[in-house]
Formats: sequence, structure tokens, C-alpha cells
Amino acid sequence: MRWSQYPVNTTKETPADAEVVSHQLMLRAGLIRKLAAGLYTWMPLGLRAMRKVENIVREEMDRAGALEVLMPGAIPAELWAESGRWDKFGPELLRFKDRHERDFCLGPTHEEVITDIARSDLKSYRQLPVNFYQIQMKFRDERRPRFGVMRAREFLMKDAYSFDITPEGMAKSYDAMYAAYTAIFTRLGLKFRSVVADTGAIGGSKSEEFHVLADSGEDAIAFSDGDDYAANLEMAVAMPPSTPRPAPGAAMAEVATPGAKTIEDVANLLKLPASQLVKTLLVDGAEGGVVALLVRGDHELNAVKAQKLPGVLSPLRMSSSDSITKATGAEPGSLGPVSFAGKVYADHSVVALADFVCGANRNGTHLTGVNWGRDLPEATAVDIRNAVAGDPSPTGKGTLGIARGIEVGHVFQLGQKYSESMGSTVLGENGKSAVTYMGCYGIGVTRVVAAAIEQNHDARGIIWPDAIAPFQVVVVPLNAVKSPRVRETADRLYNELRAAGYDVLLDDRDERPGVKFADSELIGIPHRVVVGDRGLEAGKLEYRHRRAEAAEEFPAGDALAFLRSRLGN
RNA sequence: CGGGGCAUGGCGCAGUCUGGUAGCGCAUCUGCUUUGGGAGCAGAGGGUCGCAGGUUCGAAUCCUGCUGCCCCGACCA
Repeated sequence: MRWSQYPVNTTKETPADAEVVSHQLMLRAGLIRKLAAGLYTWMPLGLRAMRKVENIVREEMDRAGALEVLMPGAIPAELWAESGRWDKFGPELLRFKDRHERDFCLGPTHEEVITDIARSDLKSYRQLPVNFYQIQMKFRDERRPRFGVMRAREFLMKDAYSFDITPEGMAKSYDAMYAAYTAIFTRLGLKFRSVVADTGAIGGSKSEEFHVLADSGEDAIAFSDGDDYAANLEMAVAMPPSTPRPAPGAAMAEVATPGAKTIEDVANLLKLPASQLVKTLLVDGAEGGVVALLVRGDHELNAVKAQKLPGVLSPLRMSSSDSITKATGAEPGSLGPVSFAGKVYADHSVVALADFVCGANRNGTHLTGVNWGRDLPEATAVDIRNAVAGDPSPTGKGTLGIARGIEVGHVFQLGQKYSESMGSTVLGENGKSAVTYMGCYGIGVTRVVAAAIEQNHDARGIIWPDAIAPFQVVVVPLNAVKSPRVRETADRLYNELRAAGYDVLLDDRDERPGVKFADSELIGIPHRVVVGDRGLEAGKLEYRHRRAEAAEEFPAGDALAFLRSRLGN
């Protein structure tokens, strides 16, 4: 492609409303253009990168034996009523009526449609297992779209759905997808990690997420340095302390703590570490009332774990200050489990404390030297905190570290949730009808592009992994207007590289060198060849990888051979 | 959904408090010079100041209503 014929609008200034670096760079490099909140046009350069991702995903899905289909974006409401999700899904589902006043929605995901296909087209166990996938625009009316295409309302997604006759078959289909995902993200050249995930509202027995590792990631993931254990922080098991609870060493005493409402305040006032304090959080109970959740002062409550406890309202809701005062007689900041009337759940690390500090359920008052069994009944010991770096791994090998990641894929074993409610059955070997077992598997294609940039950039711009780069190599002639030799050499090299099958961009614009260098670095082309009079004088061209510290010269004579060695294939 | 903020040329902003007929930088176009790290000079084009009412001799500026967008939180899987 000749740059002079290609609409690449780069800007020096960062648009004011772009927060994360991938969003800023995508706008500055002219990859995307915003149309409305969460809606973006993919410009030619950006679309090339997106297509590279899409093609790798397609190739690996095909290789894994999945079959590509394309389902409609608009879906009739009846189908969603069948699965029960028309009522349950909430305002994320964009609903509208057609000219006949019939209800439709824009598909945020396609379980219903594919299950409808399955129940009408799959009749016999002999047709299974089968895995259908599509690569298509999804629409979710996010309350707050942000971070550019990372959390947009419309986004390109690969979604796949497997059907099996047995749970074992489903597990096998799932494993095949897991392997395909590993191959995909490896080929894309991204640093990634798969983690055990919460099955959440979708339900099902097993789920793993694939995260691209990046400091700016929205999700925290915990991983062991001793083996391959890795889990979303929501799911990461926080182990009980290995040392037993010490014997009581102090008597329980009241201490005045006026105005000290946070753990930090109280710890400073009493000159104690936060780990000796107990944080008491009141949440709404499943059948009204409140439940007390205790975590150590230096720990955080894990909402996903807590809302699974018997008697706790799901989704988790912190109690209002009214019901807190009603239940304890005190306000948040002075709450504690001693003399608390309701159900108390304590994190393992809290149960292991002796002589701890907690609120006295009287404003401005705390208790010190509190001990389980003596000053209050033993509480139910549970895991309700976020794991922290340094925790022992739940597998017993190594300790946990915390990293940040961007969720780009997930795989789910759905079981019979949709096949049951929508009647996807086939005739089994025994001639009896059997409900199919489903799996579903997603990859956010557009999000992968943004995640690749989050993970691969520097102060000058994007650094595309070779597999995603819109162009593999850029040829930069300097001052070609004045030098026919430069122009001819660059043209010849451009044609040779194209003939050899590379995606080449020729910067044939009449711009000054600084502009060309800055632009090629901003748009992140991984390989660059500079053609200048200075080098040609000595029969040399100049090569530089986008990550390299410095350029290297090579003979202009057998340029193609040299570049093959640098570009690969 | 709660709180806060913004809306002036393609982009980034000033002007609004104190009303007087719109300006700067980048980008774009023309010419000359320049050419190994975002050039210089000279000139040019481009804006119903988010929309609708109102006050006034006069509104980007004051008042009312609406819309869009951004940020923080909650929510969502």
C-alpha cells in the first residue's frame, strides 16, 4: 500500500476524553473513530489489524473442528422469552419493535438462537458432537461504555456453542476449545494466562477465562509461583493461616475511640497493625435482617464469595445505615461481633486471631483484647476475603502473586441450562430422547486489538505483535523528491517485498523525515526499512525493528534476502 | 441509577464572571525556502458558538427547558 493513497490521519494531540493508553493510541493513530458513546467506526488501518485477529481465530476454530455459521443480529423476543432471559436480562439488552409492533432485541449473545437451530436440526446422537461458531457484531447497551473499544456497546465477538450427548462429551468439547484458545493467543503473540472463573449468573459447572496480562487491566488475577494454579481474584481461594490461634493474653477492655471510624484511624490511634483489627461489615440477609461478615483489618471482603453464603442476600448488598443502627445501636465505624444478635461469618484469618480489636457497637467505642470462645461465641469460619500477594497457594505449592489482566476470552460448560428450557434433545443410542449438554466459548475480537496495544506500546506509540500488525513492514524513503535514486530503490524494494507476499506500506508522502519516523512509530509497524541518499552512497539500507534500540545497515544489493531473515517466513 | 463536569472550525483550547457581532495552536489548501527525528516565511479556506424558548437596541456571554458527551461510584458477566 502506498501511504499517499491511504487515509491514515495521525494526530500529535491526545483527544481529551480518552483515558486508557490503547484508546488514546487508537485515536491518535487513526485506527478508529467515535460515532457515539461506545460506538466506533474502524478505519482502514484499524480494520486491517482487526481482520488479522479475526482470521487467526477463524483458522484455529476451523482446525479444532468447529463449524462457522452467521446468525442474525436482530432476534425476536419470543426466543428470549423461552429461555426466560427477556425478563431477566435488564437494560443491557437493547429492545425495539419492528413495523408490525413485534418485539425484537439486538443480540448481546446467541445461546437462544443457536439452541433453536440445534433443536430443529440436530435429531440424532450420531450428529453429535458438534460445535457451531460465528464471528459477529454484538450489542450490549452498557450503562457506561468506556476505554474505547475495550468496553464498547457494539463489538466484534467470536462465540461458539458445542452440543454433546453426555457430560463427558461436553468436557471433551470444552477441552478442545481450551486448547484452541491457547493456540490462538499464542499465535497472536500475546502474553496471556487462563484462570479459573466464577460461573456467575450463567451457571454451569466449569468456567475459565483467558486474560491478556497488562497493568491497566480491569480484572485482578491471582496465580501461584509454585505450579500452574491461576484464578480470577473473585474465585481465588484464600487459605486459612497455617499457624493455630494463640492463647488469649489480655482481658477484654473498652477503649474510647471518638471520631475514629476507619480501620486506619483506629490502628493509628491504638498504635496497632491493621492485621490485629477486625472489620465488621453488615450485609442484607436473604430473608431480611442483617448478617455480619468479619474480615481482618488489612483484608478486603470478596463479594462473590460472600453472596454464596447461606442466609446472605444475592447479589450482595451492604445494609443501609438505618438497618445497621437498628440491629446494633451503632453506626458503621464502631461495629463489632461481640453481643451482635444475628448470624456472624468470620473469615478464616479472623478466626485465627487472639486479643483482637473490634467495634463495641457503641459509637466512638472499640473493644481490645477480644478472644473467641471467651468473649463471644465461635463464629462460622469461611473464606470471604480477597486473596493477597504472599498468600499460600491453595494447591499447597508456592505462594500467590496478583497480576492484572484484560479478559479477552472465556470458556464455559453450560450443561443443560438452555437445552433443557428450550427443548434441545436428540435421540440417543437407546432410542430415547436425551437433552443435550452445551458449552459456550467467547473471544472478544475487538477487545483483543485494544488489549494487544495495552500490552505492547511505548512513549512513541503502538508496537504491534507481528501477527496483528496491519502492515508487517514499512519502507521509508527520505527526501525522495530530490533523489531519483532513493525513489527508485524504495519503489523496487516495495514491489519485491509485495511480490514475496509481505504486507508492505510505502511511505511515499512528501514529508520530512521526522514526520515519517514519528508516524511509522505511532502506528506501530514492527519492521522498518529506511532508504536514504546517505546510505545509498555506500550501497546500504537501514533496518530497524520497532523494539530495537538502534538501526542496523545492510547491503542494498540483496535486500530481500536480508529482510527475509528479519521478517520471518 | 446517584454525584460531578463539559458542549465555541476536523482535533486541542481561550473568550462567558463584567452582553457590543468570534480568536489561538495543530490539521487542511497555495507559493517559496527547507529535508536523517513532528520545519520556516507569506497567504487562503473553514464555525447558524449543542438544540429550543426567553430577557435586551444588541446574546457564545444573562434566564428557563431539553439533548449529547466525559469522569467517579454503584450496577452488569
